[in-house]
Amino acid sequence: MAGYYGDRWSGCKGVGVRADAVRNREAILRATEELLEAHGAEHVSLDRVAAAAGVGKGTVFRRFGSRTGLFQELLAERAAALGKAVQAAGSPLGPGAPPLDRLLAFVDELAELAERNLALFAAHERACAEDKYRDPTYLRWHAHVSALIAEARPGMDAGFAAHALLGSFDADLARHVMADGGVARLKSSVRGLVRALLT
Amino acid sequence: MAGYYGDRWSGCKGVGVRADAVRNREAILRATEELLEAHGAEHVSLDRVAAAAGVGKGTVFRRFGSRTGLFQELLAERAAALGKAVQAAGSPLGPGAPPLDRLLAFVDELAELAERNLALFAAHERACAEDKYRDPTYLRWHAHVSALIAEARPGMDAGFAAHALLGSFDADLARHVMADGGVARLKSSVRGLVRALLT
DNA sequence: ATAAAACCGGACCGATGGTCCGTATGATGG
DNA sequence: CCATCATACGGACCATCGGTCCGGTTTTAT
Repeated sequence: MAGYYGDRWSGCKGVGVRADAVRNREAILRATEELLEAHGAEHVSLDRVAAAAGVGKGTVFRRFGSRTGLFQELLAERAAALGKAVQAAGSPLGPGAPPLDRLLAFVDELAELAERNLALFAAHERACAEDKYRDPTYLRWHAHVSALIAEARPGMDAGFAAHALLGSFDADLARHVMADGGVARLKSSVRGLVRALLT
Repeated sequence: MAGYYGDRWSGCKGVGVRADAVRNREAILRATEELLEAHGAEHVSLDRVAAAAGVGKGTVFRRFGSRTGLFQELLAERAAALGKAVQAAGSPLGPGAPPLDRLLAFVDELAELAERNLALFAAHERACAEDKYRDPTYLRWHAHVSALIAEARPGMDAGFAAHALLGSFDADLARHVMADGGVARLKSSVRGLVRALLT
């Protein structure tokens, strides 16, 4: 996520930025991950996060603004690699490949991201319940998917279809589907959707 | 929603059921509607509902079990008519018509239901955030959509596609779409999806 | 009329997200 | 190395919320 928010926080120090601030920021992020993994999305309160990070609650809010902000940044961090892959030419993901292939590759990656970060996805969803369409990561994904759909099927309401397609990665739906068939099932189901949409 | 839950509450008195209980139940339901309409989903706490209904908080919980239960019943009530229409022959909605037509008609109805009950949809979603796949009304819709998809496209993961399609009526998405184009836009976008899926 | 069952209301509870401010700390210039 | 001051820290504090509980009341049945 480095740089997505344009602030001075990106894991690296800058001029006038205190070392403890950087350290704490990282500690909070890591503690959140661990709690998420260990106890599931519903049991990660900011009090717990602060305690686990060895930090006061105030610090969590100063760094991330709100529960929402925390999970948004965590997701951005986890999604950074995918973001770059999408812009790099050479793979089916990147520019140059035909839209259908790009979209198929993209949803495959998303499925794997969802599998590896189910708890985070769930927490992020709850946290962004209000204006979920303002989350930077979601917006990037939506812009990308939307553009591919528009390219492949000019007639269709691409923006809408993109939202619907991304809805496939709703944490609860993903869990529900993966519970019976794992990522493979999720991937193949979503690919089915994509094919039906773009063919 | 009369009868969906098999309990003695259906708006009508029964043997041994106190008149005040029936009255209060109705008062709570109506108060919830009004608050929803007036202040939006986020500002309807159960304290407010109780106050607006002229009833103690305990009564709300005794009647509906939880916040979730309250909104589930309210939605069930609002969706009852559609449920019956789907089972009655003679319209494009009911049995007899070809699956594509039935599905198109169904999503049209859903779109209108969503328009008329946006706040309720939103509240219901938040309230059912955990196990949203256990809500009776959603389950009925899913079973119906799923069956139609399976009938029209045997190869596809119908259950999954049905979830994805019903995702179109997510309150936030619906509001977002209707903000620019009204129900008409929502309807036509969803119809586009349906056609792409089943054709 | 009376007793029992059903129901009522609202005080009460624990948890949560978020705020505030006196205090500690780390960066910086001399 | 030290003084200074912006910056960050922490945790007490707050309002709100969903949910529980129980003493008191109302309704029904006998």
